[in-house]
Parts: sequence; structure tokens; C-alpha cells
Amino acid sequence: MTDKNPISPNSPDSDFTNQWSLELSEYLKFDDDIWPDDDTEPFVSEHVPNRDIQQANEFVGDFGGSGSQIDGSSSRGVSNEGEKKEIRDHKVAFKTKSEVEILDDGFRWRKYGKKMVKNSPNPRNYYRCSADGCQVKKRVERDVDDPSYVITTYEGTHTHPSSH
DNA sequence: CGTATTTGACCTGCGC
DNA sequence: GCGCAGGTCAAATACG
Repeated sequence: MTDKNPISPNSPDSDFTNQWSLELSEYLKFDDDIWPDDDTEPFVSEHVPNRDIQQANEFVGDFGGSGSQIDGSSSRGVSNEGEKKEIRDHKVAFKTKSEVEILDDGFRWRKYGKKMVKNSPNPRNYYRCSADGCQVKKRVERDVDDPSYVITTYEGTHTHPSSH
């Protein structure tokens, strides 16, 4: 990776600077709760000028696939400490139209895993916040029907200012 | 030199 | 009980 944006060679990057110059197509929500619409926003706060990503309204519940539920909370190995806090499982999935998955939302993400989903020929990337204490996780996967679309699933809530 | 990224291995949960 | 699917960690490597 020599470039930060390995996009198509013939695409005019005029609009593809390095921000969210894309259009939110669908907005998926999981769980009963959602981030506060006025505080501690996971991303796109004051860093992104193109903040036209307001509450869409496209509910897509079939994202979970067939029986595949998004779950990542499990006691690792020999854990027994009552770490079950009030931390709600803020699981939010965004379907964005972009050619790159490395969209800079103002936070630094460190890739910690790549897996291939059985329902898609596309790999799924797992990112985690680089900030200390920030246990926010991000999951990026390409759409099966529209490879031009990227499904980003955010898990958790940032607790530190964007150090970017 | 430090940080980010990579790939494979390994663990856990569920299903059959 | 084993296999599958999905998720996570860890060591090595690349790059700034």
C-alpha cells in the first residue's frame, strides 16, 4: 500500500479528496437504542464538512443475513470479573456508497483482522479505535449486490476527542 | 524507532 | 462430539 486511496485509476478524484464525499444510501440500526442525536457522536461531528448524513430513515433488518447475528460480547477465555457495565451494545450499520473502505471519519482505526464471509466473496475487515480506552470497534464489509457500496458497522461509543 | 498493517492461528457459540 | 461460522489476538513486517 503505497497510496492511501487505491481507487480506480480513471476516476476523477476531484470529489474524492479524502473525506466523506459520498452519499449515504441506507441507514441501518440495531438494538433498541441508538446513539444520542446530540451528544458524543461516534463520527462525523465537526471534522467533516460534508455532514449531510442526517438521520436517513432506511430501515433494513435483513442485514443480519440468515441467522447471523452481530454479536461480539463474550467473555474471553478465563474472564469472570463482572465487567458487564451499562455499556449498551451500540451497534449501528451504515451502507455507504464508496469505493474505498478506509473512510476517515476523524478517528484513527487500526485493522485487527480480516475474514471472509460465507455469504459473500468479499472479505470483512475489522477495525478498532487506536485511542487508549476507546474500545470502539468498526466492521467494514462490501455489499454483495453492489460492490460499490460499503457496509460499515460501528460498535461502541467513542469516549475521547478526535485526535486527528 | 514507532506505529500501522498483515496473515494465520486460535477461541467461542451454535447446530446437527 | 464435531464442524462451521464468526470474531479476536498475536508475531512479523512494512512504512513514515
